[in-house]
Amino acid sequence: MTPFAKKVYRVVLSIPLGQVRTYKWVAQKAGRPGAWRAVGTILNKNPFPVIIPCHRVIKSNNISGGYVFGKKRKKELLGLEGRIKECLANRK
DNA sequence: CAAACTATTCAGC
DNA sequence: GCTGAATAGTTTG
Repeated sequence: MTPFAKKVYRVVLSIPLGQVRTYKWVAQKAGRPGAWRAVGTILNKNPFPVIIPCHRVIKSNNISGGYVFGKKRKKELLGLEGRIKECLANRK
């Protein structure tokens, strides 16, 4: 567990539901604007992949990067989150 | 401490 | 749109 990793986790966990951010964005928020490479590495080897919404972290252009469940599932999750968000906003 | 690896991003064609 | 190269931190020896 490295300090930078902690920041990254914090940032990733701070991503609102239905929102997707890029590795670059996370890295910037983590304090290392040019360390998106490391962000991916950390998330890949992160000690708790389950508590980390890695599916909200994507490469760019809505293209999901990698995930334990598989990139395909992750992509679906992105769309699902969008629906969830609508559901929450529309849960009148 | 150094080398290798990586879930990426940018630039060129 | 695809391929190649660069960057920055983690991990392992």
